[in-house]
Amino acid sequence: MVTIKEVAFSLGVSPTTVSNVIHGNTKEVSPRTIARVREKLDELHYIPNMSARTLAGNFSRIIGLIIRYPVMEGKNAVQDPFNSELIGTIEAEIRKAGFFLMLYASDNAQEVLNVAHTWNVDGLIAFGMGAKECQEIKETAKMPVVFIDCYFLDDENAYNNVGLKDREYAGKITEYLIEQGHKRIAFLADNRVGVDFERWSGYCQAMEKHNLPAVEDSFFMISYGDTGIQQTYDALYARKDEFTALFFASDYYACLAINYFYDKGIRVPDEMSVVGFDDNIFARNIRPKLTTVQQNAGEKGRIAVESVIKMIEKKAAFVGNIRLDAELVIRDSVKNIT
Amino acid sequence: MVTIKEVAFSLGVSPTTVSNVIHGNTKEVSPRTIARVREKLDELHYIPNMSARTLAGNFSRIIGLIIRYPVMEGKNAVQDPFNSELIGTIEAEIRKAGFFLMLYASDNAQEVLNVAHTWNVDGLIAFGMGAKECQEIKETAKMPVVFIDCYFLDDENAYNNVGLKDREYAGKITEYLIEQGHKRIAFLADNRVGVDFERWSGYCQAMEKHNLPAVEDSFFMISYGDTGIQQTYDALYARKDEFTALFFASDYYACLAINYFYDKGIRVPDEMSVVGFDDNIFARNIRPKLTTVQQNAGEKGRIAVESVIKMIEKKAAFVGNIRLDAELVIRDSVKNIT
DNA sequence: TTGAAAGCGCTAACAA
DNA sequence: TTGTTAGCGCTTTCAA
Repeated sequence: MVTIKEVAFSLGVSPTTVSNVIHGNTKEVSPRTIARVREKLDELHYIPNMSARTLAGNFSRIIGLIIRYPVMEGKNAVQDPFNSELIGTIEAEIRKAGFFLMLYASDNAQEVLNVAHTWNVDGLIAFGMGAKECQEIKETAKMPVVFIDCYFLDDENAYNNVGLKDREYAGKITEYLIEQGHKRIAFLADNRVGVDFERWSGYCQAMEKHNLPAVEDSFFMISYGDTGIQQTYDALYARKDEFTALFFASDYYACLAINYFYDKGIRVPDEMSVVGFDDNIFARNIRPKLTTVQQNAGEKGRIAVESVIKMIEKKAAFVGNIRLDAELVIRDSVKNIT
Repeated sequence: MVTIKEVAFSLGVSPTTVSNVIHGNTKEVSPRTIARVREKLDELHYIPNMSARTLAGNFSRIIGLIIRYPVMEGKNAVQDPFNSELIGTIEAEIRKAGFFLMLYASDNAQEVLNVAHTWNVDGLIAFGMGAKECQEIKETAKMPVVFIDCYFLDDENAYNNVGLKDREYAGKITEYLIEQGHKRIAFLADNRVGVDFERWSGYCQAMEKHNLPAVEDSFFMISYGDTGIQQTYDALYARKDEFTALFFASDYYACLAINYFYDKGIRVPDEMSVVGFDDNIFARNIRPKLTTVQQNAGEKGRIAVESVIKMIEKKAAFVGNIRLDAELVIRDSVKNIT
């Protein structure tokens, strides 16, 4: 690889001059020199050495994307349709802005921070973290951090975060179900913290508002893994007569359930109404098409990237907690039973 | 961030000694010193500076994953279910092996190589590349490269590649269709090079073997984008009576087609049989479940990572062209019409 | 308008 | 067994 020194030498100028024209600090360089240097740079096919730059300049132009994901055989952090859409846009946005993406999945906040520091990462986007990890990361990271879809233990406005009005829209889709005549609605999620907790809360509020029982008993915790899911659905199936509608905290589970019922000979929405949340690629591609809350994963990614870069470039010290709006999309998986 | 020098100073030893114990070159260090250094390292929370290491040692422990993907509004390289499974396992394997992943999507071989060189990337995994780009990359990259799912212009054994016996298994699933009594089978793909060309070739060979016409006319080129797909399917629909079965070069398109036919009131498999290729997450989750060729994206990723690392660590100079076997999975999307 | 020189943190050859 | 030193490629301050 050709170095600045070599370029300088072959031109009979100093490395400083070459470095200056590379960086456009050309106020103090004669037009002629600029042209000669530029030409040589091109001719010799100069490619900067980022390690040297990082070492000297104390910035790396790397943005770390860290993903918390439970370790499961045969499953990975990228596979989930929502995650992959997010990662894809983040990659694209980072690249377009002239930064580099380092991707790291882990369930250990400390490990992630070590990676970030060892590479002198300019900024961090953190996704899927629990409240405690967020706190740890915020307190120890030596670079700007933007969280995606996180909820926090302490003051949420102390964090840079881009999320969704989960509670509000979970309430809205629940109310939609109620308007369609449903009174006995089960809620299903694979955990009870963060985003899922908010969605559950939204569901409860909507139920209570209409004097319907949002009893503990209507919460189904979906177990992990293929067999876990199966077992949960079996349990649900056994109690199917108690409900006329099911609200899944994510489309993925909603679609699996539609298939499960299909296999059992139960028709959605005729015999059971189903709604999801996210509007991922499954929701649009299943039959019946899924009624759900549409959120724009791409937009979340875009805003997150924009935010870290704003902070990296010191155009903002802090961006705060951004909660996006969503949209109810009515499709074919709910029956009006009024 | 604390440096080796600081650790050394606070202990009254030299940086060399500290560096040596960090790297386990402890043959020439007294046990007592080792212990003291280790303790201090821990106490001060020493984190190595990778830029400095890279600069001094000329290796980075970064593995670049480069993905070729056509630039489309609202679509990205990670979103595709096959890609995301692949990326997910690659990330996990790289991390487990103690390397770092830099992800870069682009449709420009030169750009990708610049990124790789600028970061002194130790090795490269390239995915979705065309034959010409592969050649360019192989010839200019200064580090080991492993391709995934590529086909080449020149001697394929000159490349490190991990792929599938596409032609063979496309032949097998075509023969399966023929055994089920199908004689008029359309083939659909979104391009006609690389993997898709091989699958088309396999289809043609199987047809010819059974004295059936594999006419040019039965090849449908699926146009890009949502409207492109729609148009192609409309064209297919107009000619639906010419065929009893459809062979899609990828599950994604097969599943979209099943839905398309569903919306048109045409039942799969009763009125039209459909098969795909890949066995991605859609194939398992659509109803009727899709008959397809199962390939293991995760395994491809694992082998690719293992291969680059083998070359990086000089345990092999070359791994060659590995073509994996696949498996026919018979599900519910084909009707026996014999 | 241009250049010399120090220093970023680390490794490795060599000396003590 | 331990330490000194040069150098990796680049940026930046300061001097010319």
